[in-house]
Amino acid sequence: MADATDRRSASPPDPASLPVPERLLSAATRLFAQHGFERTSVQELVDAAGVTKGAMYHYFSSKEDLLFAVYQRVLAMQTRRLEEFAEADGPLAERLHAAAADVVLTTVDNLDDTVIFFRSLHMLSEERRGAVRKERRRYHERFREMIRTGQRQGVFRADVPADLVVNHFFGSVHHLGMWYRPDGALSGAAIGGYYADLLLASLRPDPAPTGTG
Amino acid sequence: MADATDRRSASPPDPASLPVPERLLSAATRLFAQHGFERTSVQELVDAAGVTKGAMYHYFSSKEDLLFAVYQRVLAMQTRRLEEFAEADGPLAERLHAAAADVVLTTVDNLDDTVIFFRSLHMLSEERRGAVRKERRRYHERFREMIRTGQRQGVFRADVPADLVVNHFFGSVHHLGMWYRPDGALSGAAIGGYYADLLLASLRPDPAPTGTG
DNA sequence: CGGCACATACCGCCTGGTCGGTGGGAGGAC
DNA sequence: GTCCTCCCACCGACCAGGCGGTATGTGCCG
Repeated sequence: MADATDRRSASPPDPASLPVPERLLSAATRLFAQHGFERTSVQELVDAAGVTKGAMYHYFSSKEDLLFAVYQRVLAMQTRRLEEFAEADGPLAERLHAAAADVVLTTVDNLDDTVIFFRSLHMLSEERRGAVRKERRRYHERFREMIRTGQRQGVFRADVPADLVVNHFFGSVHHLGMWYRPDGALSGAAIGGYYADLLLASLRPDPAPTGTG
Repeated sequence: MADATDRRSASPPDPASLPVPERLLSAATRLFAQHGFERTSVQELVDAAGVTKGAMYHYFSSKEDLLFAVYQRVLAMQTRRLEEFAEADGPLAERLHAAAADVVLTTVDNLDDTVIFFRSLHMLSEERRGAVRKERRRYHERFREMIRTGQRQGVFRADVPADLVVNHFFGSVHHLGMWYRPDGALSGAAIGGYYADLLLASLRPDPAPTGTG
């Protein structure tokens, strides 16, 4: 379950051995995250991937199509990861903790993807944006169900909407792209641990409600 | 302190009574948030503001200059708000709670600004981006100091870095632009209350440390 | 009558996308 | 085995459009 991070050093010109679509995907991910979707010209992109425009338009119908492909890859990975944790054994609180920590870890291991995900959604067509949102929602709901279950069981406080907690948590995760640096003081795993702790702490049943209810 | 929300219905063609620079600022805020900076052409922008290109380039040196002006306005507002709360009287925990809730409220009342802030940072020149980051950091630090103080006083748990807590919190606030809708089930004030509760709950001294340390 | 606050026509550049071409490998005919 | 054929993956010069930005003109106010 910890072996999905090995495709990481394959960023530069790309070994030429990889198939063209993957090289494009990888170059696009890097450049879109670095300069933004609109600031990355198709020419730059294909140069970075070591292919030509012709090659790109052979596999992707447009620049936006390429962006969408990036989204699909991220979405697929996220979903797969969460499923694994949600369906594992053990006490709910531990599963949630593990899943939360893993989301953080996966996020910092694929920071480029995350940066693009939230920054460039509006560059997708209405239709595709809808598709992304839908998939993303399913993801949220999977997470939310874990929290709801805990609330019903009484192991989590129930005076705060599960939906809100999920949005709260993923907000902080999403924000990682704004401040996390691989060479910083905290490792991805450390941050994951803290974030999961924070989540669980904020869900601990409260003897003295401060809230607005 | 709750009266800064009145500039809200002045969005459409703009009463023509307002001075040109403000009309441009307001149109830019709306359009940049709606379609993104790159997708908004200067022509669209000036049309929406009810002025001409000539007028715009009379007050702003470039499209990016206009974006920067948007940032400056947001920054100024955020800073001013926080100062008020940080320097108020009362117990630390209460001040932090109030400040946190207010950040949320201010954010949802000015959602467009927030959306632009995090989505379009990379469209600014290196220099201006630096300026924005610097100001933003000062803002974070002001918040962090409240938490640190609480940690030293023992009213907040100290086994989690204050910096990380701040980033965690502001991440969730920033994310509001992704899901909050004015016509949704939760009001800005309600969300603010919850978020502040969540923050305080996650800072409550912990009898049984789960953490990674 | 000077100059500030705009108006408008215009420009060159750069971008995403296209389209006729091509080389080389698989495969059928003999 | 060899040749011819075909087609698929890819090439790259080219294009039209739209963009940000400019430059010159003009009316109005002090």
